[in-house]
Amino acid sequence: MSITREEKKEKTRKAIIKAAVRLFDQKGYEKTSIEELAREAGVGKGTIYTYFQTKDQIFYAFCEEQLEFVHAELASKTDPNAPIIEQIMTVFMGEFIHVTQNKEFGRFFMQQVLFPENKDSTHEEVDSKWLELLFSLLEKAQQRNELRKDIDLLYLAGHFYALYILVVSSWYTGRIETEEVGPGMQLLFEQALEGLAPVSTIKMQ
Amino acid sequence: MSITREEKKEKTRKAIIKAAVRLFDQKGYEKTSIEELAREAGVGKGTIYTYFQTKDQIFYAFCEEQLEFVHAELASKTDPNAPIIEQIMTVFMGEFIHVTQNKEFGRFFMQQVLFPENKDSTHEEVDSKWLELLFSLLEKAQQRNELRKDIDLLYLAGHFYALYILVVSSWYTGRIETEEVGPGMQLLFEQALEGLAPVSTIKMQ
DNA sequence: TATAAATCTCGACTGAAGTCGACTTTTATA
DNA sequence: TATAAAAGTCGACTTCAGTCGAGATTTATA
Repeated sequence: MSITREEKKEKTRKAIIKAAVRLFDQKGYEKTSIEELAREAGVGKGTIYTYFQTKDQIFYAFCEEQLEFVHAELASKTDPNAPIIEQIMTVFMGEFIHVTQNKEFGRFFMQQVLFPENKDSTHEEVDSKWLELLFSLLEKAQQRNELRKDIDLLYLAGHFYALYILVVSSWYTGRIETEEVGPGMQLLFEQALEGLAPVSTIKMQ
Repeated sequence: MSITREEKKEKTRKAIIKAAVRLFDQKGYEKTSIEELAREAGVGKGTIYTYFQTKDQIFYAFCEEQLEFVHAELASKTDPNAPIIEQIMTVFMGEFIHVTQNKEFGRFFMQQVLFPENKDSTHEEVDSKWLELLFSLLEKAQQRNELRKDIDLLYLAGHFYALYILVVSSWYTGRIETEEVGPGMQLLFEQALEGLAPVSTIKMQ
């Protein structure tokens, strides 16, 4: 039964995350101490550190689990025949709503995804699934001639992702209110599609 | 002499920042303890906390000072008659080089500017000066008909800023190398100007 | 100049993150 | 099943960020 050990580890890991979710939700991330978390999870303090390198990583692990679920859900929700801007709005607004569900965690998540502290980034797997979804939407839109074919998929995704980051950041810094997020994002996406240069210089009047 | 006290406070503040720069540079941010920093600055540990709320804020204060200087320099460097893309490249590449001078600090700076932890953001002043510079460049480009006039300046700035953030993040996550930063940014800016939608759907063939 | 009020300085103290090595449990081997 | 090695568990311990209130210094008022 070489599986027993593995199973047990996975169970302990889950127990820690579960306890973390409960406590973080109840009293906030800062106010929850590792000792308390260990007690709640039914393990010793040291054990926590064989599963997670830092306190941060515990919530980060939870975020990832959640997002993996969210991404899967979003993939099924988007209508592959709708205009690309509509599909992208669905995906990014879904992402936004889940990431900012808990403001504190969302902030930490964005900070870590964009400017990670540790090299051995554990989150690449989640990222790549996310990109796959985005790529498939964009690729189909390219085929439908809704998007330029001479721009690399990675770059196309980059443009939309960049604007998404900007909007989330604007929300976190208080430059925009919650109800402005949707309209603001939509407008930015539309402008990105049309281009920032005036019609007269490239297009016919 | 009601100025004596003020002057002294300013001197102490500078001394702390100076000591911080020396120590952070020498042994890194994490490895430098506040007690050590206090010793180096010639003040008590508690005194540090009358000048800065947290350890983070100390380096953040330093970053701001540096950037204020950099922005002033960049403003004089950009040629107001050059194509807008050239001017914007100068500004953002200048910013990038300075922000990433010290990788650790740049990461922290970006994290805090985009997703700040404390509400009473002290950095709004620096931000606004930075935006002023960008705005004036973009406005002149609008007048020269290099940029659409129907897009709000704030949005125009947003598009370029968003792409800048994306590039910096890509560098921090290791998705692009240092030498790819310039060309990548340039390409993204060009694409943003032209638009992501194909010529045929909006523009004349 | 004398005194009170306001402000600033300090380091001992508190609380919590993360370490460490002794101890326990599981697995591999005979 | 007996034994050694490997893997996992634990909480006392160390270290450090941040607090606090007692004492020092400066300013305001008479």
